[in-house]
Amino acid sequence: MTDAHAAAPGAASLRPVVLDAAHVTGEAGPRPDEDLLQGLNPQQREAVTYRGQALLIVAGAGSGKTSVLTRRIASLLRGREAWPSQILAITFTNKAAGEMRERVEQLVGDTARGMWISTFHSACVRILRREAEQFGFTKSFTIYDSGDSRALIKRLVKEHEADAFGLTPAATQSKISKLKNELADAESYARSANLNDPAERVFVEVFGAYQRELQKANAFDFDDLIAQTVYLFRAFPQVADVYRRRFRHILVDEYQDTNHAQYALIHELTRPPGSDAAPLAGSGGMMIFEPEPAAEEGASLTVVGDSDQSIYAFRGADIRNISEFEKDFPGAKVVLLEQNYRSTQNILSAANAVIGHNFDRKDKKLWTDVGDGEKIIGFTGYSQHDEAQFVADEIEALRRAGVDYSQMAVFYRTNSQSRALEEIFIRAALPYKIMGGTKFYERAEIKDALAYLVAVANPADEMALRRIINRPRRGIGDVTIETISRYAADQQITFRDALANSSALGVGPKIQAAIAHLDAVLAEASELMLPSSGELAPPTAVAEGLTLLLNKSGYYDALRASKDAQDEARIENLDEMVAVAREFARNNPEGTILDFLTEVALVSDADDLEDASGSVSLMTLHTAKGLEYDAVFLTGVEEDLIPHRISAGEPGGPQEERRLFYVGITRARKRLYLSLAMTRAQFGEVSVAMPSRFLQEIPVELLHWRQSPGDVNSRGGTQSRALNARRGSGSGSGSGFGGSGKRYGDDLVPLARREPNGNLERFANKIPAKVRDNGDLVLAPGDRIRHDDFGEGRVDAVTGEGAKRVAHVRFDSAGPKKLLIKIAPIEKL
DNA sequence: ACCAGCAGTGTTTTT
DNA sequence: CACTGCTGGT
Repeated sequence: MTDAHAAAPGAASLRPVVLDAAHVTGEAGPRPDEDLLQGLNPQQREAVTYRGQALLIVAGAGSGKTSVLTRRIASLLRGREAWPSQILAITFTNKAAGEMRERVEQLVGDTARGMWISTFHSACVRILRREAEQFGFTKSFTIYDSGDSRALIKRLVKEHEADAFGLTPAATQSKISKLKNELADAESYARSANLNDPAERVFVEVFGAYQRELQKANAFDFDDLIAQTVYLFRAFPQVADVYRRRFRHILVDEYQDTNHAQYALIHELTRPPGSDAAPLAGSGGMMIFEPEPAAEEGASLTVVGDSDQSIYAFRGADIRNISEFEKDFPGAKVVLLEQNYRSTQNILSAANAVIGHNFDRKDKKLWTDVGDGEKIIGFTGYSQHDEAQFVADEIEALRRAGVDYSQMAVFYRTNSQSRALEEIFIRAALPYKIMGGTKFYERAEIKDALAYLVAVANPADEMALRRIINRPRRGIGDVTIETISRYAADQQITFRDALANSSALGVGPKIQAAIAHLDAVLAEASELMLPSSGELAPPTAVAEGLTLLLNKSGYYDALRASKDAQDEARIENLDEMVAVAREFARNNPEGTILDFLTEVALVSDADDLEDASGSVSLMTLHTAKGLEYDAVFLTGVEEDLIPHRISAGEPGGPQEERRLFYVGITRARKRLYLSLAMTRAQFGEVSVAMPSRFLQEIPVELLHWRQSPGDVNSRGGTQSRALNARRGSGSGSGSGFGGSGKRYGDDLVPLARREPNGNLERFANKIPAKVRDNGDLVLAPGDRIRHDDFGEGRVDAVTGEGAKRVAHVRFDSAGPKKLLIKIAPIEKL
């Protein structure tokens, strides 16, 4: 993500490009595009070869859009229609960007170097770093993630006593975010707001204060990265022109999930250069070497998207961006990709049926010629753990049938659902990897470490300093912080500079020494990472600087001295952090501390640095977008979960939830499992769950219930309410499940037979909270054991080492299982 | 300044 | 349940 290779934008197009073999052969042989079109259907070919100002590729799920996009880029490069530096491709995640770059490189070789392929946010950071000085920031600005901005907003809400008007920090934050996505700022909002309402007045105040604080801290929040870039372009047309001249081909993936600010950014970039009102004649002093005459066109724009997969309305995505593309860009060409190369027809038919329930959409039907494939499997567990056990068993069965773990994924609506799955997977010794969730970078010790780095990289960032000033404990409390803050205000210096004057603060000698020491450590680290001599810091500077900060600040010592067992894990996490910095240095030899912090701030859930090879992937439905697996388990298919309770009341909510469900279904190549539980522990309480309305939208003949909601009901006793309650459109007598439960499941024997007298009490969320430890229990093949849930069984084999020893057990009634010996609830008989 | 313990509270998805 | 914020004691 560093900028090391890119030349200054104005000069970029003058840069020579090294020709590689592909260029040369392409020149002499048949049309350079020939091999790029290999294996493409006519629509895909059109999407690759069309040339014009605007192209919309409506790409259904699995229709090969990534392939089309990469080949389109490759064909532009090979045909010499564009230099790499003239291409800007926007993807949804950094990972997608990396993959796209790789695939283009496979097609054209190193020529791909100078292209910008990145997310909106990364691209904007690059632009802002170059241009920050134009409008009151410096290039060393830092990026506030949602946690940072929440902390800041919290402080401001308190200061302005805004909670008295019903403005919680969370509500304020989301309102500000929404406004920024609409390109509104405090002033413009104030103009349209009803200022007679005191709540509105105080909100405007907080909004304004928040923005001033960000500016003071030389920081942007996530939304600012986009919005401020748009402001920059509008306020400084000459700056915008630099980028308009540079980027001649702009491609945007996942266009259905762009918000207004991103839309505006694309609009600004695709306008013809020099088209803004009166350029500053002469004195403007722009150093554009302008070889070309004025009759320049705007960049050509290609967008790819599928309105059925729009799932980010909650963060401002505006479906109209794609549905009205043809109006926005008159003369735009539209290409439809409907043939699916991913899934079986059964899966696609289910997907089509579900999404067909959304009104107000252009009808579009995915189809394939690979055949029907397996039926979709349904399963209803008694509890979420029972459901998880089914998933685990089924994964093992697939594994035995030759499906690699890495080709299986488990999806859920909310992050909290991963818990139950994890608990069961650990016991079953199933290798899994959670994508996203509670992220590494959100752990307190990691945020502290980053705050130390920010304090060095961007001394204006007072938040970072406040965070670390008493970590580890130095005896600096609120009172002292206030003293420093007041001193800084009086002297008109920054908080950071105030630290350097510790003797003038008028605090006790102990505290003064502590402040002086912190100041010295920060200064030393700064000299290492940002040498005042102006020379480049060595690549290892970030890792070394971080180590230095953690050591000399006493952070490591404090953790080591602690008796808390968790602090040991924290040390390991910090070591991991240092390793990440080393890895970064290896990949970006010229990367600075700011590049590092930028990368860390912009990593997303789906990016996940390590690959998930050899393990099953667990993730939310949102994270699953754009991915595909041979086998997909969609869990928690219940009312109030999907569609989520909160969304039910929101306008457009249920429709978006349906799209989310649709996205989940269409990730599956060969096998799809839909599962739910009859009871779910919400928070503390166990409550009865009802099957999702979406299940009824799947034609009966596509879905085979291994255990239908009706089966579970008939055994669980007293729960009839759960099934008979039908809501609104539930005329569905012909749909997936009814009272009898007999209609399903008779023809096929369930894989894992559970204990005969199972009932709700028996299975309801019965995972004990305490972590069990069997210590050095030794098992050998032939041993008989008893398991709390599965009853008695015989050990077939033992694999693994130490704490990871796994027993392969054949239970008398529950069938074969793998168990992690150390923690399984078992005893030897 | 710091800590332990208690009460209250929210409870979706994320660059 | 899990996390935050507050209180009262040291």
